[in-house]
Amino acid sequence: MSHILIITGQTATGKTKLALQKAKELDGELISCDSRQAYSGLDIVTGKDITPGSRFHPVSQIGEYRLGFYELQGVPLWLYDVANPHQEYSSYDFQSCATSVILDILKRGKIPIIVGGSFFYLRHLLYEIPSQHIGADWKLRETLNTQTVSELQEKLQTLNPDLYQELNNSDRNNPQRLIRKIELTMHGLSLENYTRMNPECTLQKKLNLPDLSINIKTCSHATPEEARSAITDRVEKRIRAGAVQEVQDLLAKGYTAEDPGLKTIGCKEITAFLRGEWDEKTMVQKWIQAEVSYAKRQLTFMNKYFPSIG
RNA sequence: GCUGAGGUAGCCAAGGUGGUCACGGCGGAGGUCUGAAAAACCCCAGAUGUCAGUUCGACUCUGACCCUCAGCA
Repeated sequence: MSHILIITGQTATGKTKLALQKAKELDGELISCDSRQAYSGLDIVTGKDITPGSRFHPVSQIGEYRLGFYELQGVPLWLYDVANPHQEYSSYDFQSCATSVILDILKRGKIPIIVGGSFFYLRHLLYEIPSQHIGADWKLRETLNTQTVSELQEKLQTLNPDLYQELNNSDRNNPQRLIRKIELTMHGLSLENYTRMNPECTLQKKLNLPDLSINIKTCSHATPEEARSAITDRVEKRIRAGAVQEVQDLLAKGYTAEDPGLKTIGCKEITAFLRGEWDEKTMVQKWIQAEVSYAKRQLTFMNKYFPSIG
């Protein structure tokens, strides 16, 4: 019988610290479930827990993604630097990388400890068995992105009235979600394959390990004020650590705000600052605010899908 | 002290011959989520500086007072 531990929760609650402690206790290895720390070159802005001297140990490759680990106080930490900022790294990509790493860790007789607050990614790993793989069609998305919401609504309604019918008010007004639905339909989605999400955890099935026991621990801030204060400290620390320089270097290397990796809280604000749109104080305030809002959205997600004991 | 401008929600802020007034944005609360998710959306709450006067009716008009800003002293 094998075990897996998941440590998730709001940003700035000390998840990694806890995970590291558990890894030492249980002889485990860490797997980052973080949609942003998966990008190389964003070390300071995303607050990766690596010391300047430590280096990446590449191990294998899944498609475009490179799997490897950093060592953190002797504990391997996987799924950092999986992609470069030009690349897409979707929840699907995460779960395929993660399953591969989990199996590898288990094979070596260690405990996988998944740590991170990207709930959408975590949910994809734990609950979904997509029976029909329909990836992103960026060419299509590009054309659809020029259309208005009502145009997109009309389009989906024509192409797939049943699916449109299923959508709630929030999704019907959400261009990205409408585009995804159109994309699915145009690539031959069959509705039976797109039923409601499986409420049961399906990771065991995915890994083909019926005995796998999964423990989930969630971390959250006691109050919104506490969240804001922890986030403020953290952002200020990252600024002092050279976050602005880091983003400037990325831009100098030819990366742009349009690159998937730079669509990251902190990057956006710093980019606006570097372009002269905001002064430094405004940039810091906006960064903190964006991070606070994110933490709130995390809590909503968490309460719904991971209400387990903190 | 004088002159001018102004006081509308936690902040920024629009408006109208007096008619249930009260546009927005930010922030706050809650929510949505099947390959962009640190994304993109939905939704709720909340306001006319104070006191009088005119009027059937004042956020709007009048007066006084309080406060803020600019200029002059």
